[in-house]
Amino acid sequence: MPTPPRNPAPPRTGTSPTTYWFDASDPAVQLLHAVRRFRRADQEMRRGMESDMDVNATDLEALRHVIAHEQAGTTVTARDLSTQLHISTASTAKLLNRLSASGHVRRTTHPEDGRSVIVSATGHAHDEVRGWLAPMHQRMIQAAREVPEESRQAVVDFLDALAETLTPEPEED
Amino acid sequence: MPTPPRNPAPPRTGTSPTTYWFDASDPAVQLLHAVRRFRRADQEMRRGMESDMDVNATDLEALRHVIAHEQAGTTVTARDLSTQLHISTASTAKLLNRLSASGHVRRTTHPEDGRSVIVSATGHAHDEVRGWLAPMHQRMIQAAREVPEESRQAVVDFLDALAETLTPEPEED
DNA sequence: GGACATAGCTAGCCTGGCTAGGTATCTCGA
DNA sequence: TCGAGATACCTAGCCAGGCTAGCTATGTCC
Repeated sequence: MPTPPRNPAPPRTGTSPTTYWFDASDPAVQLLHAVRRFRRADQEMRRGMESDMDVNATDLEALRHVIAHEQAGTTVTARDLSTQLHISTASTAKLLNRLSASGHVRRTTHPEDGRSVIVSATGHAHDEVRGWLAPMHQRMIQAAREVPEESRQAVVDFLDALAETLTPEPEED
Repeated sequence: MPTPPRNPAPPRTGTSPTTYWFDASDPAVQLLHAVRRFRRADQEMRRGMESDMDVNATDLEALRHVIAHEQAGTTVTARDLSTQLHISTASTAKLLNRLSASGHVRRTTHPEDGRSVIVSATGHAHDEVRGWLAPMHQRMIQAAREVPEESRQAVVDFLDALAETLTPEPEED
């Protein structure tokens, strides 16, 4: 169970009628606004992808995992999926039923462990996902290339710092 | 209905057995990896917040909207919420039933439009959300401050470029 | 070879979306 | 001013996608 972050109750004291977490006069806030815009766009994109491919968010995520593994040359079992998606193995079975009914994945028994099922994406799934992701990645990489060389490290550091910031590190008290 | 991004079918031609969207030799890819780490952390954080506050993702999002509006000194109606959350007004009614049953929000009729309902957060909701977000924002701002001044603009530009990249701009053909 | 662990499955429940359809309020033109 | 329509919200009842419980089959270990 994740801990809420430190400082459980920050000083409400002089809370202005504006906001308690934004202060437009602070230049750092500009950065966070940009972060917010990015997150929102990200969410919208996922929504669009779901409705376009006509699968729900979890199924899509599963598909991405499967494909990513295939790209990396590794295999994924049903169990792997349930772990990565944070859903039960039962839900995973249902999910695989849906995805194989819709012709996105195939199940084959693991050659070395008869209990396991290896999940692989069909060509159709590859095409569909690639149709969305590949061009997007092209454009994202393009955006990344346009970051001036001397600022690249700063960007990476910032993003990693943010990620760190969001991660409720395992029970520290 | 959102359009999929351009290049519906990118050249599968020489697809290596590795990946089609990552090429570790490209320094720009480092940036995207950082982005990915951030997105994942963000997702995890939301999950933690949901389970800690014991409300589902949508309800939490609704709560954030309500509070944000209150902070900004504006009001939110049920309709506003359904629009912002992309759910039907019926689902919004149910959502408000849940959130008011759990003591997070209150409904009051709009003073100038008898049909409308103004949604406001209870002190409890404020405290709970602030308990999560405020310290997190503190730390995020801290992270933002640590971005060297000369790189700030680059970071903002990059994030906005990414956001742009993800946004399937309205029907261009 | 038998006890136990693990992978996956189905059955059946519950939550949180949805559509359909109702009431109350507001707006606008005759 | 009053009736037609639009709008905000609601409840009722459906459905999808989670969940737990409990099963079978396979693997592991003494």
